[in-house]
Amino acid sequence: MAERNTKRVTSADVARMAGVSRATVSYVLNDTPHQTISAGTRGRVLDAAASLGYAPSAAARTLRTGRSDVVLCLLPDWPIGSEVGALLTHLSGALARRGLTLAVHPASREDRPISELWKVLTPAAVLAFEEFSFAEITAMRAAGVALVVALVGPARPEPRELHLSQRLVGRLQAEHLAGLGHTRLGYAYPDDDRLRYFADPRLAGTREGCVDQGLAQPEVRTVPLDPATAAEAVTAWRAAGVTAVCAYNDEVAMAVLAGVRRAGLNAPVDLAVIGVDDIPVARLAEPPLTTVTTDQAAVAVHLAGTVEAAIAGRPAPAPVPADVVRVVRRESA
Amino acid sequence: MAERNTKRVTSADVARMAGVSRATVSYVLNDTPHQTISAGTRGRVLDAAASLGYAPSAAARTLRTGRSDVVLCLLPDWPIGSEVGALLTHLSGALARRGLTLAVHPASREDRPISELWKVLTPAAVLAFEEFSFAEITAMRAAGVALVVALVGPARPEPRELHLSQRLVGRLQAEHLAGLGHTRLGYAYPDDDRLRYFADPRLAGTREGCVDQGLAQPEVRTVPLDPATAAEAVTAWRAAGVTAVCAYNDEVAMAVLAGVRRAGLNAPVDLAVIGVDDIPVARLAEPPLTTVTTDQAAVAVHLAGTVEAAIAGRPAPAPVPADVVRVVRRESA
DNA sequence: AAGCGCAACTTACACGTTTAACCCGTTGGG
DNA sequence: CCCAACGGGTTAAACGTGTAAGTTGCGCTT
Repeated sequence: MAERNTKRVTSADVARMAGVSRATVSYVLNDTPHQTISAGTRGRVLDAAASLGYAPSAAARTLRTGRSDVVLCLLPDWPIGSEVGALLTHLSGALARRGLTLAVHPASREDRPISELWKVLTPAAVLAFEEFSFAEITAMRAAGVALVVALVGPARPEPRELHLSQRLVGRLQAEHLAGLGHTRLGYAYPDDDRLRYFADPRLAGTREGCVDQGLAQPEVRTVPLDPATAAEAVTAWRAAGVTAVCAYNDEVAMAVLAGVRRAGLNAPVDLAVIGVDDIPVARLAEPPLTTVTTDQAAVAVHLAGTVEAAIAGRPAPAPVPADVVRVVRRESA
Repeated sequence: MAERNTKRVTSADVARMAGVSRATVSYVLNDTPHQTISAGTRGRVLDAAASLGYAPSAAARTLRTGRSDVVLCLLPDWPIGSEVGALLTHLSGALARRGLTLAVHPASREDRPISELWKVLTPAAVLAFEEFSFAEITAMRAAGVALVVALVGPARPEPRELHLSQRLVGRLQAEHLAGLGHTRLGYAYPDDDRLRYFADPRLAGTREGCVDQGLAQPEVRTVPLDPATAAEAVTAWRAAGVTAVCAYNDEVAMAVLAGVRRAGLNAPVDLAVIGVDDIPVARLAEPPLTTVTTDQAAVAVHLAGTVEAAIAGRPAPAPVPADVVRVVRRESA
């Protein structure tokens, strides 16, 4: 099945065809600075490369330069939804415009430790969501990986773009509900422990928002994606005088809405609900879900800029603007 | 910021420390067949490697062997949801158990053509959803890529695992509705052209199911994710005598449910609905959504086996069993 | 007219592996 | 007693690229 007879076409083939040395081919194709090549030679090399369908071997190039143009993104094993998908798609495009290639690796429990992975790819940078151990970080540094970033997680001196926007999200939820006149808020926390890294900064943002608006701290309840259990939470909230809840994301928000219906009540009159993400089905909820959406394209562009700067050894660009998050107002709040 | 002074530790360092040659190190670490190494030497090499934290350079290995252990998965630019996410996570694990590494690349329009990408990674195999051009396939073959598979797309002689399961999905929807006594079915087709590659096989499966059950062909309507437009579709279906619809996926199904409510009707009494995917919010729908779910873990394992076989030059394993898909019965049908 | 600088190349080495080919005891069989 | 076989290694040649360090020939200055 797999034809193994055909040999790879190398820069030596191109050189032979163009009647020049291999070095010249390399200089032309990479247009190396401070190297002068006559127009005629350059043309012949380009033509030869094109007609042979020459593709430089990344392995050889990486071996030689010690650095590849691959940016490795390590995904944790929690469920990845359409927002992460959109972020990755935009990130891929933004990196591509900078000459970098995104490779995503979805981790899983049966996987080898990630240490195995960056060894294999020799990436220029590694993006992760969870924190690395100190040993891993030094090992990567030693192997020549330029940048190692954990995007969310416990607060640290370094600017963490996604972490920042998570706080903004939570804060915006609180502000929106306060603006509608609600004074006693609830917070619907996800049932999945693996989501803690995302959920905690969002909750922290909501708490900040409450303080700013002069409201009491939110009543936090864990809400699984199950109508019956959600109904219990709804009843408890109402007993505590809560009139509106911020949900961790749209899925949890829809669980709360299902709980409201199950309890024989109506949103938003009995309980207002606001989610996060604006997933496609948010507008199809009963009632249509008010939510906070993030401009993933903008975040991706900024992230790509940060990565590029780090690789080039330049300082990080200005922090991501606050207007990447905004409220999509529908009927649930 | 990035420390560049530390040199990478190579197999020569390990050899020096263990007092053997580089070749011996290689033989020990790969435990090459037909090479006999004494227990003492092996131990010393292993110890040295561990204490130095030796990590073989993938670039050098790939360059030498001409083949890497990376399996590249090219994602199209349509929205990737949690099902694709789950499939990739499982696939990553299944490949890891076979010593292969999954790298996912989310494509985007501003991206370089994919041809640029496999050059960069020198993967052992390439998985894609959409079809490749003939030129691209031959180019990859020439560069030493073992396997090139398009997972869905127009029917072809070769077995396409995902394609197959998409047909099964559509068929199962029709069978379930027929089993409930419905005789006139509708099909809710997605509004996004990019989903055609998935939607067409599903619809084909539903058509087959209708034939098998002795029903008329389904009434196909495109349903965007918008309650008002969905309500029009619902009205039209009812006028045509349709009592149940198969939806392309759970999102479209929830649009239909929203349309039913918007039209002042009730599911499932006025119109039964069945979706595909069992996304997390399916059980939170009003009413909770009956849907067809796929055992992504099983599909992933089978896919990994196919890839492994192709790389080793062995024939593909037995086709994926039919029980990877099953109906999750809730209240909407 | 000698020398200098520069455009336009070429030569040659290094990157870190894998692996075929070779080498040197020791041992067992005929 | 000699040769083959084998265990336990070593040597050296690739793999395809980037790039520092030459090497020409030619036009210009002084």
